[in-house]
Amino acid sequence: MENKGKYYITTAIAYTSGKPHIGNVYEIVLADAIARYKRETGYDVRFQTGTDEHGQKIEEKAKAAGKTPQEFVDGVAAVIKEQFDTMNVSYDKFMRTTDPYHEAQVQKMFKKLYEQGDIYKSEYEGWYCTPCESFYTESQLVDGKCPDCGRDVQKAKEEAYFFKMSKYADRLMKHIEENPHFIQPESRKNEMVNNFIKPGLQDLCVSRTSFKWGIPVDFDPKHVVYVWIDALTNYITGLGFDLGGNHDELFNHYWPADVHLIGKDILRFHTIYWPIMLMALGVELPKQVFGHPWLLVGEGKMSKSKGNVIYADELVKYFGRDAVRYIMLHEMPFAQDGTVTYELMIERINSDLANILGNLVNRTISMTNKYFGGVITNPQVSEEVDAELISMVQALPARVEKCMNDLKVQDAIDEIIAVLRRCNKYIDETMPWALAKDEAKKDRLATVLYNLLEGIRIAAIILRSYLPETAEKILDQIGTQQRDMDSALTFGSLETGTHVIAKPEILFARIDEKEMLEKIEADKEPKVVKPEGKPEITIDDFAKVELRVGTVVKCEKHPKADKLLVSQIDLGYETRQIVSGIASHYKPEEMIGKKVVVVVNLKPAKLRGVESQGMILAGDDGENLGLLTVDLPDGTEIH
RNA sequence: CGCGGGGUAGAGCAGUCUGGUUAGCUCGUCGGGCUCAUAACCCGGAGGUCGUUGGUUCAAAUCCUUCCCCCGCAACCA
Repeated sequence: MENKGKYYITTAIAYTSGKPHIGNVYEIVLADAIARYKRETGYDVRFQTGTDEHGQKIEEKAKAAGKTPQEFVDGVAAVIKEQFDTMNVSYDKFMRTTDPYHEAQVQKMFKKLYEQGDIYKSEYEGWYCTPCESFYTESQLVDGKCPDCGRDVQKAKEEAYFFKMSKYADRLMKHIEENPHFIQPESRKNEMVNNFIKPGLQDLCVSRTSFKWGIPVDFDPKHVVYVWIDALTNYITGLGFDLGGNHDELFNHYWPADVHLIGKDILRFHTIYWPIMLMALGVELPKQVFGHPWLLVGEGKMSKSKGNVIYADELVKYFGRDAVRYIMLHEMPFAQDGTVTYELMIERINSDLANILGNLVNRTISMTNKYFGGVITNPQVSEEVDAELISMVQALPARVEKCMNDLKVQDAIDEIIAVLRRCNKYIDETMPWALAKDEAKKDRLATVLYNLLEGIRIAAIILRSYLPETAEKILDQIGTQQRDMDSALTFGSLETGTHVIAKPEILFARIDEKEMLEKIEADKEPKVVKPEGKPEITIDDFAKVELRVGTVVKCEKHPKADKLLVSQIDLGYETRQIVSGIASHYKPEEMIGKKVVVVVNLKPAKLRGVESQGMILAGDDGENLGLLTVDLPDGTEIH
């Protein structure tokens, strides 16, 4: 393949708070398919992924785990990398934000932005609620009072650094208008422009003093750099960007990025904050930001509490690596979330991979063995029916190219499958088994098989970007050395005189849906997810909580919130009004008469304007919710 | 009137921006064919008031409008 120039693709960096689920890994596999395809078609590709390792949440999690933050992120980063490797992801660089070079550059960038006036020190001006120890903006206040507890708030200030976003808004808007493909898909672009840029950009808070686990602001060590400048810059520091201008070769060669592949949820940071940062630093902007949709499993979003989290390595165990890649790459619509279920996965694997692809390879090779002792020949006895097959195979590379240029990976794969279907149809049209019965048609039979093998060879080469292992297996089974993309452009490149494999290996075995679902279900049973846990407390801590039995005597919907119920609870010695977020699970009339457990000495608070004098205990896993009820007289204390 | 996405055959989707031949595709289903192959493959059929109302037009799934429903986000989850 001719050299088409460089191609730099990145994914978002994964947050090192825990093991990434299949939705997180999807992005990396998608990027991998694109990266592989670009390499195959002659680009000099650089593919970077990695981890985002700072922040308050990690500081807290490390503490809870009894580790230093660095130990903690080292562990999680390894787990993340393992997930990516399990999916056969061909990244060139795994970038970590705790990398010393990155940290040093971030400090320099922060300083430069400060010195040139784009970052200024100010106060996080807001309203402070002393009992809650929290800051609120004007708009967060409820009736001018603390939205948490309803008390008066004082105007207060917390020191922080801010980035002047508004200064660059016009330039950004111009860039977006002049580069219609900068934000993809289109629908997201409108969202960004209408929701954030047009109403006016607010200055961005870029430092924190409330936690320590981050890159220190070197000229003001009380502060650490908050996520934006730290995380986003990985795309350039990973290439050896140097603020002093002494860049690594990599940066000079590969920047600007051809595409940042990210989840739709962080599009705002990549299409507004990141370009503005680059403008301020005088660095060229990336060519495109693509916000991909989410991969969902069953109903709703994946979450640990719902117990519907699926991990890539588990799926690979059940279905095999390439089958899982296939699902990820093929079941996702371009601009809409894709929903995946086990049933759907099994259906796809059976239909596309086992029946159409695997069986085609198997039957073709079997016939070559059966009729010609495995030797590929082509006496070129063509008939009219061949033309359609051949032209379709010949058109495949260009059709796939078109899809891939738009990052429509699913459509690209569909093109390949369509060719494989056509091959199956060709077998029916030509009926090789009938030809085999007539010695005079032996040469015709050989040409038929040649056309089939050639169609399979070309399809396999193109398939290699998506299913690398399977593609190689197919080419091995055919016994061809003609494996590069160039050879896929010419129908007839398959060598004659060579042997196909004597006994074709099954590429994808059909899956018995019932059996597999039972197996998955059985594996689930013993797996009770260990809760993350909270720090140890003493008996004295626990004794501070006063729990008592009470009866719900009255209950109605909160007038201003659809998830809240307002209950009157009789504790025997007094009646309390309590607001609870249980409206989606209990109707007001169901509540009446229930004997519940109440936290009596909880500080009263206002919820959407209604006073709540305590809390009703309930179990909640994010999906199911159940009240704790107990059959004891009202007012009984619980220990 | 918080922001946004969606409602097209039993299921999952494409088509909508740039109105125009019998509204496509995959799975499932029913019938047929074939036996090289992994009970696979190939052909055919059934199944749709394109959420609802009104409008623009020679022509609307597609453009404008009314209303309904679903899903994210935001707010509220003592």
